Amino acid sequence: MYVKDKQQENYLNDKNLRLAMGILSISSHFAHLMTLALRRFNLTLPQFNVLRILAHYAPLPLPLYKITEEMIDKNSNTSRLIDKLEQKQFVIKQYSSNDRRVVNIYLTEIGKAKLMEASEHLELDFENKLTTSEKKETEKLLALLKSLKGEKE
Amino acid sequence: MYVKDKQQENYLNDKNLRLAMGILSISSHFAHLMTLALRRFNLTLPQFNVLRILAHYAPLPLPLYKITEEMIDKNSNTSRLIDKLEQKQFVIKQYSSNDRRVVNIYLTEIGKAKLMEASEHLELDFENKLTTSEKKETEKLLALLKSLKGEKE
DNA sequence: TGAAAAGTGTTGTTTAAACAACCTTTTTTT
DNA sequence: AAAAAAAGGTTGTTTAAACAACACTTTTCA
Repeated sequence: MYVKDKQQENYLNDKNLRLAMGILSISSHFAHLMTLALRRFNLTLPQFNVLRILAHYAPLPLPLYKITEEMIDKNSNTSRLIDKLEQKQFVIKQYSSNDRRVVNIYLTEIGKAKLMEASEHLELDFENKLTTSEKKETEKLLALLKSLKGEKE
Repeated sequence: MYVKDKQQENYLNDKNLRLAMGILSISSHFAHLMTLALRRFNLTLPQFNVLRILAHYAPLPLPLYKITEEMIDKNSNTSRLIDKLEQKQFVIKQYSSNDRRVVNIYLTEIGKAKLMEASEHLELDFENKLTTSEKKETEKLLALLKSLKGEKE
């Protein structure tokens, strides 16, 4: 009975929950900073994410479903997001002839230039906004994140 | 010139950017897990977050603007979110007589019960889905997150 | 081979996030 | 004390996220 009461009192002190909420909180903080910084480049955060993914494989294209797999938010609608990027001439859609279900997405030179421009600006932004000690923690944190997600590399 | 080229090649290897994207990625992962788990309790993640905030001060109420300050996503519309919670009878709105601009939000017993129920379920969920080694990293990660955000406590 | 299953994208719809504009009340300033 | 500024909430609007349903293509397998 005493134990039960203790559990009830502890429902707010749960370590895992606090971890999750803490991650969500700092993530929201970063996302907001980045969203503001990307605005001047006419890019949203998911769009920036997709350009990074494409640049990682360029000059090879990437089928749309592969982009979805690598995206931060897998539930968002990749089709419409890609259409937006195509309107801005940052990518080109090309339907595959081998497998007619597949659409290959190419990063254009315009898109690559925009990505580089935005990346450099974001880098400077982080340099200015993160303290030295915070930057020291960066590497450790990134390793932790990967182990948490069970990623390879 | 060589240096310049090197910088250009490195725009994808930026440590800070990779950190930020990594945080965003795992955060999205957690948010998705939590959203699914909370669904059976008829709660969204922001709503759950608000109930936690209120519980932290209960039985005292919290003015709406204080809730906004503590919320993960400060840009979301706290008014409408609170209205949803009131519809579900998880909170009560009471306009202050001291300062007639202020609305005080009380957590109801129903709301507290729902929060405890959901919290316990989420805790079990994390216990099941996180490996032992992942849980070990939990504490370190949370400490890092706090230092990154410059939080006290 | 032909039916069923799985893979890949697109489209439609509902809901909420993001942002701005606004209203009311309180505080500050002069 | 009146005007201006700030604080606190609400409401409106645009956009995107979330989810489901669908259409088409390829693969599987009986």
